[in-house]
Amino acid sequence: MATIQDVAALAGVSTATVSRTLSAPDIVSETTRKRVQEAVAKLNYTPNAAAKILRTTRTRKILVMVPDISNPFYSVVIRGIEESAHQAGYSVLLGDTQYDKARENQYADMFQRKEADGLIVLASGVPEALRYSVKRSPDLLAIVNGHDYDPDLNVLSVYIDHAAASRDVITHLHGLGHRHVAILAGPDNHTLDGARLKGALDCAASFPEPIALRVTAGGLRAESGFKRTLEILSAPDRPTAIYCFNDELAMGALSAMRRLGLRCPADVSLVGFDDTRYARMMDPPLTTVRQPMINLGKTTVNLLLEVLEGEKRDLASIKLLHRLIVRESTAAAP
Amino acid sequence: MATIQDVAALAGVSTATVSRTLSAPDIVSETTRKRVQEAVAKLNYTPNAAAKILRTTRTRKILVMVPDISNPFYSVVIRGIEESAHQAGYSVLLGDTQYDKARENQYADMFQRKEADGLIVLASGVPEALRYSVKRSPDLLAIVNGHDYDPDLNVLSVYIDHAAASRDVITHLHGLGHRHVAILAGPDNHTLDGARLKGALDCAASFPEPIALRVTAGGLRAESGFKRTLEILSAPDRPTAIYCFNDELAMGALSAMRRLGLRCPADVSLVGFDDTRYARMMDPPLTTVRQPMINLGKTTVNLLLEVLEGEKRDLASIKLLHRLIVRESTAAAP
DNA sequence: GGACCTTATGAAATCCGTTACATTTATCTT
DNA sequence: AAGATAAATGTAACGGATTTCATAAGGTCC
Repeated sequence: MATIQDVAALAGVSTATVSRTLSAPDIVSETTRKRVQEAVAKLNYTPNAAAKILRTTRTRKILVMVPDISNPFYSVVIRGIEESAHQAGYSVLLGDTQYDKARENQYADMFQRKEADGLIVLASGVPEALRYSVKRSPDLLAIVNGHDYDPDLNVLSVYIDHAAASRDVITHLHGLGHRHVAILAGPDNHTLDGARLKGALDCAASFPEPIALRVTAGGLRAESGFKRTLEILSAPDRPTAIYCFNDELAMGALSAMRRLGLRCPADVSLVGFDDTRYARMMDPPLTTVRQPMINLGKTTVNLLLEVLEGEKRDLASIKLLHRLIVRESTAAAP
Repeated sequence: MATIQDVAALAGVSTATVSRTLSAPDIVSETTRKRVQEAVAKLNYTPNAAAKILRTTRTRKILVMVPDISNPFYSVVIRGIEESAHQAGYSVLLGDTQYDKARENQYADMFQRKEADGLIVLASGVPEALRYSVKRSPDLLAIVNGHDYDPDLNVLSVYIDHAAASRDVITHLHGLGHRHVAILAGPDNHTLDGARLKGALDCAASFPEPIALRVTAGGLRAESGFKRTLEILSAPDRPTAIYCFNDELAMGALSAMRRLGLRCPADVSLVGFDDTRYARMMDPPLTTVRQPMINLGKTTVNLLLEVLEGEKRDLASIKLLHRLIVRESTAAAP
């Protein structure tokens, strides 16, 4: 592989000139610039990344920590992240933690080892290993928590108002006459579930005729939705509606209803979360809360880049808008 | 951030000794080792990644090029990749190309710039920018083509036999009496579609009573499956079965059937590909070809690591097994 | 034609580790 | 106890870029 020395030798200039030709072409005279560019082309030269990073201490990389890349919500957010990052000349280092604290901390170490300029944490909160540094000097670290909003820690976030989204769902169901609703939440430790649950509970209790909620925690895969729904709907005094914390759970729930011979929405209404592209393909098409997934990713990157490159003042967390998309899986309570 | 110099000074040894303590502790005497380790701990020292890479020319990173991370097939494969890579002490650089040649080439450049030790290309073939180097010195480059198998280029692959999978599907449909089948393929340029199509065409023609195939190319999202199916099933002389090149297309197709008031499988049978975790949740549960997605990812990484770290001899492409999973979306032709 | 600016280029220090080679110290032979 | 060998540590070159500072060439002005 050719080095900058080779290029300099071939073009008959110093390495400094080669470097300048590449990074600031306008301060090099046209004749030399051409000569250098020819040499670059002839040798098929590309600057060695490690050397550049070592000298400049900028990696132009963003580390993205995600609990499960195969979750369609995260994979779409990451597409947004990748797109914006790439546009800005950054590349994405992917860290799939599988909801594992140890792995989270390993990736946190990577960040502290300066393998990336910035860190984006999707859900699951800021890893233990970083909390201390973050608390001590919040604006030194470029962490953007792309999903849940942690008021305790002074970390910039891009988020939607999960509590409000839940209120929208519950209000919608209440309006349809539902008074008994089951909630399929995520794993216990899921930070963002807190806000969603609180929103649902508050709202459910706020009506003159309140809604009775039954909450279960568990995995976020279809399989878990299937099992939990089977249980919930087989029990006596079954709810008339189920509110799932993601669309995949709703797919599982729907499948369980079919198994039990219950019709959706005639017998049981169903609400999802995320509005992944499968929601509208379901039978019946799923009522769900739309999250601006791509935009969540893009905005997060942009905010992070402002931290990294721009003026550090006046930066604030950004709330994006969700929207309840009413399709055909919700109807009047039987 | 502390450097190796700081540690050396604090421990009263040379930088060489510090380096050795960290990378080969057993060749350092116990007393000095302890002293160094204490200094490391006290200064919270972690070696600078860039300097290490520059010196050793090993990044311990794998670049993964994927056409669309939000595709559930790829996102699961990538989960397998990430898992194995992480286990081996490598991290994953993600390149989402969005089926765009220019972006493919940009990532190829990244690889040539030595930003990663190895490259995994999922589908869509080896990027133009690399074909030349690959042809000239096939074992110098560590590329593993994790999905399609390109016999022209001498690149190691991990793959399933797409032609055979297609034959399984067509044989299955033929056995059920279908003589007129539509195929929803991917975008025209998709390399792996070639094998699948060839397998289907060969097999369809091989029977005494052959199957008539109608092939359409297009996007791989549910939306595209919906539209194409609407068109195909509205035309006169409609097929009795549809074979989709992924499960998401099948979801779209199913949705279109409902729209047209056609029942699956009574009126039209449906087959998918991949066996993503949504397949069994569909109504009816989808007959589909299972690909070992996680394993595809893991095996690819392991093969790549053998190229990078092991003996370069005797390495060969690896064929993994697919399997036709018959569920309820296929039945006897009407 | 000399003083003074620009503009273009080069020399060399620097970033922070690793490692070949040299040197010191400890251990073993006979 | 001297010499040989092994073990532990140090010295310094090196990897490949960027960037500060110095210098040279060309232009302007009076």
